[in-house]
Amino acid sequence: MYLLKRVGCVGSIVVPQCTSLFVGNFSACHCLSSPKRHSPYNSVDSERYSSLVKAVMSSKISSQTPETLQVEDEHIYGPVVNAQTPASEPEVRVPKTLHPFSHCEETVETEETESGPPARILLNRGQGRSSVPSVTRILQQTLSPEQIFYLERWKRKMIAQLGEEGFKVYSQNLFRQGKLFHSAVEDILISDATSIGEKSSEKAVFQPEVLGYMESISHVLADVSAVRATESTVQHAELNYLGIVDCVARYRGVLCLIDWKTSEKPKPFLSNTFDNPIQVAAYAGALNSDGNYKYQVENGLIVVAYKDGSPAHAHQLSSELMLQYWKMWLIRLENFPEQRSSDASSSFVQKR
DNA sequence: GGATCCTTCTTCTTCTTC
Repeated sequence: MYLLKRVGCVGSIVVPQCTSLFVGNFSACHCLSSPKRHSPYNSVDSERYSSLVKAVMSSKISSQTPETLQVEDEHIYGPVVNAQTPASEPEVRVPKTLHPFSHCEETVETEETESGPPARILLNRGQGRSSVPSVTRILQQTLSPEQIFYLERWKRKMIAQLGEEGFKVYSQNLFRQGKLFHSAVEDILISDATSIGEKSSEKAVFQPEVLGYMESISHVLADVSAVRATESTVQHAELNYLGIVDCVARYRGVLCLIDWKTSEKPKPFLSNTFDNPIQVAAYAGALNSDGNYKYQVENGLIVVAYKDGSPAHAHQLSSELMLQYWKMWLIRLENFPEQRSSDASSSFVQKR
């Protein structure tokens, strides 16, 4: 079953190309088909699917720009060597300033910081932080046009199904479940860091709405130890942003910045988690430069929990992956509109 | 007490044939 799904994924790469060819050469395709054989396309309600055709024509075909082809070519064949025309080189998306992800010289390990209760630094907006944007805000305001398109399309579809008010209730419910889940996880993590796995199986302490989610992550919690922080504020000392990390703990012995997520749809691959890895890298980078934390965290973990109790997907982010997502975060940070006008950005977004 | 903030989620394709 799993393999079949994977084959389906491979097919998805081929199908859009076939579709675009088909759309562009409808009559030719039709003529080539056997006249005795009834084509299923004859019965297609072309008016109904006009928006789909439009979407295919506008997004799928136009996405094959020279820039994306170049990226693909570089991925397959390696970077271009001996380029003769630097003036016409396509713009490559790299951060203008490569700020370090971790500060090795400040690393202090480890026994001392692992003892004692987890840190929980509360967000205090009153102390000169009101102008500091958050990770969530920056990510939301720097979504790609494609992301905005799919999100808006999804929202339109949901409103068509549920109505404006129904959609509002549905969204509020999603947020509420996410919040309840987070606080339940936090309760376990701070109640007794030495028996997290056992605590997670004590179903009576959970609200009914989060029972499934907690069952879903029980196998992950069994591998979590040495909790150092929960729901704690981090602020980057130089890059002018802040956020609240879900958890810093050891997962299978490796110190990780952990992000707990709830999801209605299965997310078996890291690529299903959209901007979550960038969010984790952003938090880790902030923590590593934040003087309140006397250690460095270079690995990440995204745990996607399911309401029906099916096993959560735990996506580990190695330090190498974290570095890649950190670079993507730096680009998002550069593109954040408010960043340009802030004082801190003047040194950050500088020309080389 | 009210206002504001951070976070909580949401996207990525869907159907036919043997």
